[in-house]
Amino acid sequence: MKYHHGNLKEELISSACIVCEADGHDRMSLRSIAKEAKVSQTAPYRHFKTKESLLAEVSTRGFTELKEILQNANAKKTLSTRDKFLEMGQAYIEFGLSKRNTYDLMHSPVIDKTQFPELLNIAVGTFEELVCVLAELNPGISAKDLDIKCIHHWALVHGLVGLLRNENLDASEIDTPAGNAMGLVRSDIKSFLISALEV
Amino acid sequence: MKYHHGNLKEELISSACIVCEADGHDRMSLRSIAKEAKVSQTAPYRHFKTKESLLAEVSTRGFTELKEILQNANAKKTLSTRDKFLEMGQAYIEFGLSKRNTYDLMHSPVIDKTQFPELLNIAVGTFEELVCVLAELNPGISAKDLDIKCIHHWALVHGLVGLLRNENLDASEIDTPAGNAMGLVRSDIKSFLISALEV
DNA sequence: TAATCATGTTAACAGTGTCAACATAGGATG
DNA sequence: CATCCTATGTTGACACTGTTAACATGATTA
Repeated sequence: MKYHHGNLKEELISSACIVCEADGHDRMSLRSIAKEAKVSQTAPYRHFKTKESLLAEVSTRGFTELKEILQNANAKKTLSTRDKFLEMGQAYIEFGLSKRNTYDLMHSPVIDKTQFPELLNIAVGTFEELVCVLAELNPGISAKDLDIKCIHHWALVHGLVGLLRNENLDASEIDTPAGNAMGLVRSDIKSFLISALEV
Repeated sequence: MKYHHGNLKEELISSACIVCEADGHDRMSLRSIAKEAKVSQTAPYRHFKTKESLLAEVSTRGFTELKEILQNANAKKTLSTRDKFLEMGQAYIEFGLSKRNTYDLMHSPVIDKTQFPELLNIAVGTFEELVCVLAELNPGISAKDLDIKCIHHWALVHGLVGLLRNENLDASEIDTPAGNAMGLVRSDIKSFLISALEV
């Protein structure tokens, strides 16, 4: 048994990503992921100043993945700009629904992004992805109007993820108007985006 | 010193509301609010099965307050329906920004709303507030289209709160396009709503 | 008056993040 | 090659957490 692990930092991060998505960041303990790496409880402290900074790494990877997904959607050359835009919206929402807990962490206030420049950077960079396609979609638009349009559309998909993720309204056993409408939207996200975004 | 407190449940809840908004629900401990009520650490367990169920009460009060705020906006008889609608949107956003931590709790996955019927009920009821004004604003609209419109508009304001609350984009020291646009929107929420909602 | 029961307390458990002190080994330096 | 330094690991401890079990109190009610 080697005393030095050799690749502990990387293993802790990827372990944390898995545990975080599986159990949620608030149920993830430093000790449990240290044990999973077959290392002592305090070993992580050689690589991360606090638990928060490990979570910041997890969040960073989440944004990295999301950004790549958006880039991929935007890179489909066979599609029109409008369709690429819709594809991005759908991809964003699907990420939010499938990587539930990671998405949660990425938007959770437990991490103060201003203290993690790399994280803040990629989070902002993800937004820029949207700016690109919207600029292409609205030639000649003023910078101000473009920014506002971005916020509008981002807020819409981000908010929709929040609503669709929210147990209070999609509890399918409960037959409320809101729940029914939510199911409708969820079953055909693209149609909803087309009608809501009016593009 | 009386052995029986007399009004402990109520005091614990209101204490929890204050601490939750001040420090955030994840930094709030049962023990600390028990101490604040000058009662033993385990006294809360006579009134709440778990910490989560105390937080559910806090969340319920948050939704109650939010619903009242929306109702008040909708009850301003001097306003046109359109203006009442805008007023509600602005009121929602302002609640999300001013009661930051409470708003967080209300949408946090730490509380499984399906296990707290009263909470689930008022959460759904808050949504219905929006349904009312949108129905008035769109006479003759089909039920399905009305529901979809509701989700659209709710997602927008909910998403906007998330973005405006998010430190990654409004860190004013950091001069990014996204940050600038966010400041723009924040400084004039109503204008943004008018342009985004196209009403 | 006596019994019941809601409501309080104390003691304890396992689990948490974190820190200080110590151990090891591999690379740099003489 | 021998020696020291430093990065990386371990052990032990602290204060804190949610939660439970066992016991105490006192107001309501039979």
